[in-house]
Amino acid sequence: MDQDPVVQGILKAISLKRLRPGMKLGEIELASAFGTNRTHIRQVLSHLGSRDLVTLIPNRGAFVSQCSAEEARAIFDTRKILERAAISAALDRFTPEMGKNLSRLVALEKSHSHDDRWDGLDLSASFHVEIARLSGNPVLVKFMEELALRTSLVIAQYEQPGAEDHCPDAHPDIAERILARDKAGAIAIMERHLTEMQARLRLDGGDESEADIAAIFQELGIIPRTKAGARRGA
Amino acid sequence: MDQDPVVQGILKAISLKRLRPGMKLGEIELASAFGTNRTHIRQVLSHLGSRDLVTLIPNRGAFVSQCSAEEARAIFDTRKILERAAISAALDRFTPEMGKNLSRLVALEKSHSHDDRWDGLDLSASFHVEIARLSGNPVLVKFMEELALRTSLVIAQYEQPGAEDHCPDAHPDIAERILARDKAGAIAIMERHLTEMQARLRLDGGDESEADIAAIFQELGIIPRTKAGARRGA
DNA sequence: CACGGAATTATTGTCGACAATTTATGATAT
DNA sequence: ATATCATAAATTGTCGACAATAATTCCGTG
Repeated sequence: MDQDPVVQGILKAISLKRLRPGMKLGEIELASAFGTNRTHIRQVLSHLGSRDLVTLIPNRGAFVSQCSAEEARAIFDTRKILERAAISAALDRFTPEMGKNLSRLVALEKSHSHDDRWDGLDLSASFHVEIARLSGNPVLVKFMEELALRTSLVIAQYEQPGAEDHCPDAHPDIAERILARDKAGAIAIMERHLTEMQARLRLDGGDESEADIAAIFQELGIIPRTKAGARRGA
Repeated sequence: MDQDPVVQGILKAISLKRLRPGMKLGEIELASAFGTNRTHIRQVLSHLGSRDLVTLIPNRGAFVSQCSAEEARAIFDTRKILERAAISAALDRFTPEMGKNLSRLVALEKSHSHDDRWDGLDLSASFHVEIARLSGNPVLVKFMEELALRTSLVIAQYEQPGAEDHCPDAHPDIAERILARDKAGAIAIMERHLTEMQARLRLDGGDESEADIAAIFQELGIIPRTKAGARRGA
């Protein structure tokens, strides 16, 4: 199911922030877009829903997940927990050839850093998932994949207008520390990297304007929507 | 979807080890058992499949997940990572009334320890999930719930014939250390607890008998099944 | 008697149609 | 002009039927 082209397509769109939080994912629309039937789309949405990447509201449909600032912080906290552990485990069983993919990803990132649009996967997320993979723990890999995708959504939802999305090259430093088998150093840089990513967001303002309060209840289907279409997007 | 009665039923059956790894979950059988239609069952199985609680094999159906010894170790390793972090976070924001549920669960466990059969949820798993909940991190809670369920499957699959399933009351000790705000102590006991749980299993023997090797490929649908029904169960 | 292959049976996968609910539109009254 | 209510359109939810695939059974052959 994870290799399903529709799932891959939606995941990529989330990675690349083309699908923004709150967007409606109509079944008919998706079915015609991917040239398949509604049953298939329904399975895909259910699958993505169980990963909290889309939110399924009964009788209302599927929406790209929006999460509260509290939950966004939880995602970052959990990433720190998992990535610390991943680096630690990876360096306990490290062999030089294991770092090959890591170096390759760093090089790829550098070569693509000048392009504005990518045709492939989100390389930044791949880097973090690759570290989880080096730990040799498949459960960690799966959780990391989920969190990386949810992080893309959080960034899309909470990024500040002016802030750059990409941090100034923390990945090469992390990779270097890992290749040097410097566990404490790698963990420290990684943690700072995640903290900086989080700092670029505006998760702090508890002041959700009144209109947004109304929107929240609208999203939950408690209050009927007055007139405007989906809050953002299609 | 998580509150769906069919999902709850299957989850409870997994918790209580009535559904054993490898069992076939026929759609028609489930539909008639729960008095619903096949479409609904299909959604449920897809949902459980994306949590790795059941394994979906195309054109073959759904089976209660069996995992390799390596993956079982990964589940325990990841639990240690998450529970360490959960205890740490919980004690950083601890208030006395937060421990109420914890104490209640310990008391419940003690009162039910004499009964052989439970009518409710798996209390042992609830204890661990409750600690995750104390951390205030909903992502941690969700991951913990998934791992607790998968641990039930691992235990059912790998438990030694003679070994008792229930460890000698580590939970009260852990709860006590948490209520005493002894972070290091709580973590140490928890880690030992998980290590002991793992030690009661036979994850070590790399000697999967020839018959089991064949069974593995059969489960994967590579080799057609000769005659016998599902390896275990219905 | 064992082995291999074809027909039968059972189960899963797919599709389309209909029902239920929600959303949008338009009319009417204040 | 705004608000409220009824009607119409669109979308989701549900169900049953048919096609495709896998498993079993049965039969023939060596």
